[in-house]
Amino acid sequence: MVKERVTVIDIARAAGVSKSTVSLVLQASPLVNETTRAKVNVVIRELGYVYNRGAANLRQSNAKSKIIGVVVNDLTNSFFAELAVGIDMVVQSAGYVQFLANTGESLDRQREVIASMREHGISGLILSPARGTEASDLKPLVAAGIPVVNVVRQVVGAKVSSLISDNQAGAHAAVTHLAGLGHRRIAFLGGFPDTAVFSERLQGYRDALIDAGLEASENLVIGSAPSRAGGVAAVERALSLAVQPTAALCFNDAVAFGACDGLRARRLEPGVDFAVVGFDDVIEAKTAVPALTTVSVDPQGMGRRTAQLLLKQINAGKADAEAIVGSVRLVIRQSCGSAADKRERLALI
Amino acid sequence: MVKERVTVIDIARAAGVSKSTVSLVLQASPLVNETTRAKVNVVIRELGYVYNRGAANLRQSNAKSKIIGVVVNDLTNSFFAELAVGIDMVVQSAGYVQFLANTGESLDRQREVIASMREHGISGLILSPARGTEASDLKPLVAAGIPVVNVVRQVVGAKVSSLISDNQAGAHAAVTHLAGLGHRRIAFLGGFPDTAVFSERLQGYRDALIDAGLEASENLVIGSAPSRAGGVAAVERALSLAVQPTAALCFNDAVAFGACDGLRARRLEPGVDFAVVGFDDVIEAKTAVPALTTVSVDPQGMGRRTAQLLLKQINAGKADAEAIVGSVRLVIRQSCGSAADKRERLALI
DNA sequence: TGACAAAATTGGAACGTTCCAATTATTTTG
DNA sequence: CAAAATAATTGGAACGTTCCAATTTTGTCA
Repeated sequence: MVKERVTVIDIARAAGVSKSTVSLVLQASPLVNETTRAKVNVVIRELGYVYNRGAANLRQSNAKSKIIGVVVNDLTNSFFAELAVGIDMVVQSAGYVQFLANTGESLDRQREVIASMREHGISGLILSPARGTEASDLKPLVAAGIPVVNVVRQVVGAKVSSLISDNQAGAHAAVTHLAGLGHRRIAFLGGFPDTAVFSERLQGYRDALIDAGLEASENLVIGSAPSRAGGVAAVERALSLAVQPTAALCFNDAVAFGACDGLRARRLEPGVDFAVVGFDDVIEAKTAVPALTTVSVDPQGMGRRTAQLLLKQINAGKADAEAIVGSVRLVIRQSCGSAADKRERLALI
Repeated sequence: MVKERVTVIDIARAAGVSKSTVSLVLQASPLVNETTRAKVNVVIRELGYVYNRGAANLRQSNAKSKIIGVVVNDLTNSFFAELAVGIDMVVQSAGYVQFLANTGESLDRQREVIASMREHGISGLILSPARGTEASDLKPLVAAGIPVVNVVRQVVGAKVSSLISDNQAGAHAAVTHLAGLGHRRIAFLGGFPDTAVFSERLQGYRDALIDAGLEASENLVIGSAPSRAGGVAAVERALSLAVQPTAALCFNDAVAFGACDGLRARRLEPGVDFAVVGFDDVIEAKTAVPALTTVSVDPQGMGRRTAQLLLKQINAGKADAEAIVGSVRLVIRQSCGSAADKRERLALI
C-alpha cells in the first residue's frame, strides 16, 4: 500500500534519457529538444512523479526554498487574519508557500516557531512581533542573510525592513474630525500602553486635541486588551468618570465594536448618544450597524504590500532595511454621528 | 556578509569527534557519552549551528518532514481563523510546523496549493475543502500514503478521515427552542445550498419543524453567501415576504450578525422584535449586543481535535478512515428573546 | 593479566536533486 | 566535404544528514 517514491531516475529510465535531461525538463530549460521534452513530460505525468523540493534545495545551497515564514501575534483578531490572507495571495502567486504560525503574544512561542522555520530553510520571514520582542531576537536571522520584514509593529534597533501604517496621522485625522463635530471631551480607548502602535496613535490623538484647542486630560486615556471584550470594559470605565466623554477614538476596530456593545448595554446608542471611531477598517466595519467610522488601514492590502516588499528583498539578494509607512485615511460612516447631527448639536448650544 | 552554512561536519571538526557522533547528539541518542555530548553541545551553540531538516528528511525517506499542511476555504471568516489557531496549538507543541493556505473557495487555488505542499513533503494534510471538491482531488494523496483529515466539510466518496460537527442535531435543537418560545414562522437564512453543511443544517431545521407540528414552507429557506453581508441580504428578503417570519435560524454566526444588522436597519430590535439564532459560536458571539444565541461548535477545540486525529494517523503509520461527528450544544443568550418574553408572547394569544 | 562483554565512536554509503565539464549529434559554412 | 559551430545530452560529484556495520575504547571478572 505504501507506494515507492518515484524519482527523477525512474523517469529517466522510463523515458530512455539521462537524469540530467529530466532535470533540465523540470526546470523548463531551453537547452532541451522539444520532442524530448514532450516525451519526458508524458512519462512524468504517467508515473505520477512528485518533485522533491527538499532534495533540490539541498543541492543548490544558494537557491531558495520557496517557503516564506509568516508569524503573527494574534490570528483570532480578524485584522491579522486578513493580513495573512493578503500575504498568502501574493506569496502563492509567486510560487511560494507560507508557513503561518500564531504566537498569541508569547515570546517563547515566537522563538520556537522562528527556530523551527529556520530549520526548514525559509527564504524570508514576515513578522508581526509579539509584545516585548527585542532586536536581539532577530539578530541571528539577519546574520544568516535571511530577509525579514516587520509588519504592523516595529522592533527598535532591529536592522530589518518594516511596513507599518501611519498611526499618528490616522489618529490625528480621527480626533480632528470628532472635534469638528463639536465634541469637547474625547476619550482614547483600549490597547496595551506598552506597544509602539499604542504610543503612536496616542501621540496623534494628543496632537490633534492640542491643535483643536482642547485639553488633553490623562484620565480620558483608558487602556485595555485590544479586543472586543477590552472595548466593553474600557467604555464602561469611561462612562463612570465624573465628567463623561461624548466621543472616543478606539485603539482598533475590535475595541470600537466592544465600545458599541458597552454603550448599548447602558442604553446609549452609538453614533447618536456617543461618537465612536475605530482603527483598521476590518471587513465587518462596513456592514456593522451602525457602520463604523474608522481609520482605514486595509489589512489585506497591507499584507500584499508586505509580501511584495519581502519578495523584492529575496530577489535582490541583499537587503537594505527599508521602512515604509503606509498612508491611512479616515472613512466616515455612521458611528460618529452625521453632519446633520452636528447641526443639531450646534443648535443646542 | 553572506555567512557560510555551518554543518554537522564543521561541528565535528571543532569538537574533535566524527560527524556520526554529532548526529547522535542531535538525536539525543543514549549511545553517546555524557562528556562528549556536553562538549558537542557547547560547540553547536558557539558556532550557531542550524539543523537542516531538508537534508535529514532526504536521508530518512521513511521518517517525517515535521510539516503539516492546512488548507482552509475562507480564512477571513473568523470561524476558520479560530480553527487554524486550534490546529496550530497542537501542531506546534508536537514539534510540527504548519503550512497554512487559504483557497477562498477556488478549486484551482486548492489544487495548486496541495501540489505545492506535496512537493515540500508534508507528512499530513488537514483540509476544509473548497466547494465542489471531489474525491478524485484527494486520490493522489491517499495513494501516496499521506494521511488526510477533512474538517468542517466532507468530500463524498473520499476515503479519508473527517471531523465535522453534528449539524443536523444542532439545527434541530435551535429550531425546537425557537418553536418552544412560541414562534410559528421560522426562517432558515444564509449559506450556499450546494454544500453538505447546508443540507445537513437544513435537514435538522425541517425535522424540527415537523416534530413541532409546524409547516415547513419552502420560501422561508433563503440562501445567501455565508457572510455578514449575505446575512443582511437574506434577512431583507425574509422581511419582504407576504407572511413575515418572526424568527430565524441562520446558517452561521456571520450570517446571524448580518441578520441583526439588517433588522436594525429596518428599526427592528434583534432578540425583541425578531429572534435570531446563529451557528458556530465564534468568539464575538458572547460579547456582541445582543449576545448571540447560537449552536456552539467550539471552532478552536475542533481545530485541536482535528490536529490530534491527524497526528494519531501519522504516528500510526496506517490510516483507517475515521469519521468523527463532534457534538454541539445550543447556547442560549439574548438574541432570541428570553423566557420572560415567551410568557409575554403567550399572554397575547 | 588475559579474555570477554559492553559502551562509545567512526567511516562510508545513501537519499533525490542540480551543476559542471565533457561528450555526442546536428547544423552551418567556406 | 571537411571543419567549425551549435545544439542536445550525459555521467559523476556534490549538497547535509542518517544509518549501518565495523572498529576502538573502557570495564568486568576469573
